Amino acid sequence: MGQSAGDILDSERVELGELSSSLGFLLRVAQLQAFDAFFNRLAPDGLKPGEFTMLWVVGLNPGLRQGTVARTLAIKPAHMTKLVQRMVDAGYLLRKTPDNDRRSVHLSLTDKGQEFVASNRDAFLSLHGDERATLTPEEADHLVTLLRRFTGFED
Amino acid sequence: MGQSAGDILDSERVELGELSSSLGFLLRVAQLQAFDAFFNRLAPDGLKPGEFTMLWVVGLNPGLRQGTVARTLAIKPAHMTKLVQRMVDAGYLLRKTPDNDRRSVHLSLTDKGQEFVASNRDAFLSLHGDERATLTPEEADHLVTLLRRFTGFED
DNA sequence: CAAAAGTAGTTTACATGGAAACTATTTATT
DNA sequence: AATAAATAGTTTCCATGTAAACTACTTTTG
Repeated sequence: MGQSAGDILDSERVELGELSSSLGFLLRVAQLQAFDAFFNRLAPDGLKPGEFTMLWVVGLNPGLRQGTVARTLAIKPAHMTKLVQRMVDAGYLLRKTPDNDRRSVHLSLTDKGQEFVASNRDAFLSLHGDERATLTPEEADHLVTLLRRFTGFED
Repeated sequence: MGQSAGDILDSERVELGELSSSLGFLLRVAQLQAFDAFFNRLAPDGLKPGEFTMLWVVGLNPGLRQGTVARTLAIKPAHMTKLVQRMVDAGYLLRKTPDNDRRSVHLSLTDKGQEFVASNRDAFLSLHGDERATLTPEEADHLVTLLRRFTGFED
């Protein structure tokens, strides 16, 4: 039949149907909200989530191979290359090609990089504190637990 | 001190520290995984998540204003314009400018659009079923509930 | 060991999504 | 009514991220 255009209503009450319990949809929106909160707070300090996360992991695992970091953080190799270049240019990261496998690149933080991570650590991790008061602390914890299981980041 | 580059280990056992309970990080990874699952299953049918979601909502709310759809789905206006154009070109969507406010655009599905949504509905929503067996059905439900609260998509 | 296959990372060329400035229209102010 | 402010959507231009082809090196295989 194809209800001809303009049956109307724009009463702001938008019907979502089963979409509102679609995991894919909810994850996308939740991620956008979390990033917004993150950005509004931290972009002023020139802190980008992806960059900081990468530096953080390298800081905890000095000498790790570039590709391993990429796989762990679900960053594609092509993107990783650019990320690493920017962080090297910024003076935060060191690349080193080991003699035993000269295809690979091992990453570590410079002194400046270590300072950067140390001094922004609290600001960065505060996101997980909560930000939005829509969840109680217990619910937030539970959400983290379920997401860890879902993503396979369990210990 | 700046441990000089290459102190170490590439033993695949990557230390994440507090990152592994950071909501922002987990949401990003979860969303990537969900989209991957989605794509691998549905891209063959030319079904993109954002496009289908938009058509779905217009189908449930014929005549809705373009901007309202965008706000509801957290799509930025600039992006919405392109999405709508593609769906109009594909023959799924109708734009109509009402006389009472000629700035706005009301959206509705064409017959072809309705067929498209109807015939792909199950495939699309099956994502929420689970896909990954890492969560039990109860856990998946619980995750959905928490995400709905987090995002503000509660009834 | 030479050829073939595999692995690590880079490059290029493109797709996706967004911020800011712009056009058109409507509503508020004087 | 005339100007100013607000709103809806579009355009342009840029940032982010990716797939596919490529280079360099290493491992396997006959």
